Amino acid sequence: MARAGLTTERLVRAGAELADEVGFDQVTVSALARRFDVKVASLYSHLKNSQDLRTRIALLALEELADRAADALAGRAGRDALIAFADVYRDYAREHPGRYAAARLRLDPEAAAASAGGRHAQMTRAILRGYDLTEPDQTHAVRLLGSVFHGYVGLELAGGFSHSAPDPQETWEWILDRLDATLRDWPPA
Amino acid sequence: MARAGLTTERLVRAGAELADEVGFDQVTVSALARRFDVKVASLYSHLKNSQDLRTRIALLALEELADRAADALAGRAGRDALIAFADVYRDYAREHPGRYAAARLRLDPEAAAASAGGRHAQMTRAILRGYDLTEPDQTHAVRLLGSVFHGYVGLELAGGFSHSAPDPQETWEWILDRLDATLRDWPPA
DNA sequence: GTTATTTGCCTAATGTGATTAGGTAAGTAT
DNA sequence: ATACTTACCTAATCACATTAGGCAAATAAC
Repeated sequence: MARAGLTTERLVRAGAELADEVGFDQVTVSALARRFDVKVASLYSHLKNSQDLRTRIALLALEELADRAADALAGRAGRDALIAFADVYRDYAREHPGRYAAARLRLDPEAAAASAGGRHAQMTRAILRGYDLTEPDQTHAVRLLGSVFHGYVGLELAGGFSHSAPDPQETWEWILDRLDATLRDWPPA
Repeated sequence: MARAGLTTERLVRAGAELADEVGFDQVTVSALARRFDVKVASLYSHLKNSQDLRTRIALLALEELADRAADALAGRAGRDALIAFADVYRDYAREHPGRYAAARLRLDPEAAAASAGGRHAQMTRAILRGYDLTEPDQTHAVRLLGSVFHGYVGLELAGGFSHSAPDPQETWEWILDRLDATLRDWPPA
């Protein structure tokens, strides 16, 4: 019988697509095998186990997200950079909900170290260079940005803002405007 | 053989404890049966299915959270109310991580309608009465509070702030201070 | 207080997903 | 053409979810 041409790369990529289609928690070794029309056991030559698959999808998502963010930040500073960066997260989550959920997976220390997590942190600090914050305020601000972005995106994705006015897009802009003002207006009046 | 005295109530309560001990996604009908030393099938007289169990735990958590929040808000207004309310969420999540995760479960419309979700929304609006916001700003602010609380708590719970200075408690206070200032300073200078 | 009825928990069976051991044939090297 | 490697397979085991149908314990009827 003809070979399917499985590789870890292709499996992870297909897993990411599957996640976007049916949800990250529905990503299963069996479903992936079905998609490639091979038997489940065949995947274990390319993946250590189910957890390995999920981790790899998370790493892929974090890379993609970091790449997009780096693109968005190029040539921007201050408020523009803040908004562009924030939009990258929100847009990515809406285009790729499964991958985004994967990116929120709690990684074990080794995986976390090998992930694009560091790039995300670096970029967040780069944005804050456009504001006059010194330590420890800068770290507080990094955490604030992370909280607002992940919090808002999580709620919007979970449907928390559906069926209610005003439009979530308006709220998003309002929040980013207030965030920018908070960081710019330093030290507080 | 003696009966175990199972009821839906007791099962859900034990399920919530189990969630806090091993994580909400490890809450399984089988694990629950083990805890009561009965056979798995026995639980199906009291629970529709696994999803039903999870939903009931989520509803319990939302109720507990709303009760705590209502207590905290009694006799407080403005900045005090904001901080007390925020602390309820954060403390609950740290004391009961499994229940908190359950509370973040996406509920189907019927369950959502029967949940304490409405009370949470009402209380958030009540806090904002201490600030001079009119629509649509008030709704934007409701969403901002939700985003920051859930975002921060989620990151802290996921270990995002471990191993790094400054102390998360400091950041939390810093964020709430900035949040209060943003809402108080209206319309923005 | 015995009989009848409800009902709580059980056994048994089926289906799905995860995982491992060991086989066979397709591709590659000699 | 032969030997070797390796990609995918069969088969088996284990855990969780779920349903059908049985028996005994609690409760109600008389």
